[in-house]
Amino acid sequence: MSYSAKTIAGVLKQRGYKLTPQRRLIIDEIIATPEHQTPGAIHEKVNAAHPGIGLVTIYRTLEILEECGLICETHSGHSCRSYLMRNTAAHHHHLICSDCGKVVDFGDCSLSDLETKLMEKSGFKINSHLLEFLGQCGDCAQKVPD
Amino acid sequence: MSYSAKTIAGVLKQRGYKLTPQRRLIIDEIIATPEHQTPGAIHEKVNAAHPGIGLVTIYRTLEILEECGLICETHSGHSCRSYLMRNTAAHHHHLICSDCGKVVDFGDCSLSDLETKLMEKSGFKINSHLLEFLGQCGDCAQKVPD
DNA sequence: CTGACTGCAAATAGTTTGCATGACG
DNA sequence: CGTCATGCAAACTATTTGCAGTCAG
Repeated sequence: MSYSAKTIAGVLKQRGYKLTPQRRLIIDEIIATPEHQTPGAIHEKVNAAHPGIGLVTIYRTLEILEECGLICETHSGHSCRSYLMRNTAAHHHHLICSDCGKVVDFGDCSLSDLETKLMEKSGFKINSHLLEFLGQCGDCAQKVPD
Repeated sequence: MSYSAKTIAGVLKQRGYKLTPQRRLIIDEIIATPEHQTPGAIHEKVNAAHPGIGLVTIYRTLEILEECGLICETHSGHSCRSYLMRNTAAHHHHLICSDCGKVVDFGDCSLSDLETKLMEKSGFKINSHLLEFLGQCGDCAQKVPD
């Protein structure tokens, strides 16, 4: 499992952020959903259960959670900016299902060699990288397309 | 160098697209600039030299060029969606300078092993991947920060 | 209590679409 | 000449900001 609601609450407190009911709901939603979601999607789902929560609050909460390193962004396709719960604080990358949106983290990216090679070749000083695999997860691959 | 204006003109003709002066200007601008640029940036620069060209035209032309595989997108940072001239038609990835925006392509991504391993572990059927390195290019790395 | 948080509305930014005019081939 | 392209304006979507009331600590 990823972070528990308690852990997250703790992190927020530590940083001087208040734990409001809205934030709790948003966090619960993110925890409950293994797929990455856009701010809009989170807003819809949270509001379905508890109407009256503003989209703005979602944006602001996501910003805070990201700042705390509790969630991270994905960049697949044109509609960038979707968020998901972070399973590990360590450096990692994503495997994203193009059908259902499921996301699997993996840390085992053997790019150091490549990075070194590239630095030598290009003269770049590489700081970080973004690596995402796109495909179908096991479940979706089994489903026969219509 | 990347594609010449002539090559591009040829590709467009082949596909039944007309070669208008506006498109020529946009193509020239993209060829002249090794960095990736947002549609807005291209619009500004093209208009500085030849006022009267609509942003809309930029968007439409970029769409066509991307469809023809002549340019491709990058996804660095929050402001996604910037385009740059494609140096090679082959599968490749980017090395992006976070200071000046220079982009270097590289095709040599030794990810097949990793991909295979991941497929086995996760059950995913991987179709494609997105890999971008961020760092400073040689020039920017040498500049002493203020 | 007090400062941080919330929700609303309005502002902004980025992108797309409809339409009449104009130009490439 | 007919079709596709252009530019304008307007429509849209996504995101941010200002503000007054509310609430967690």
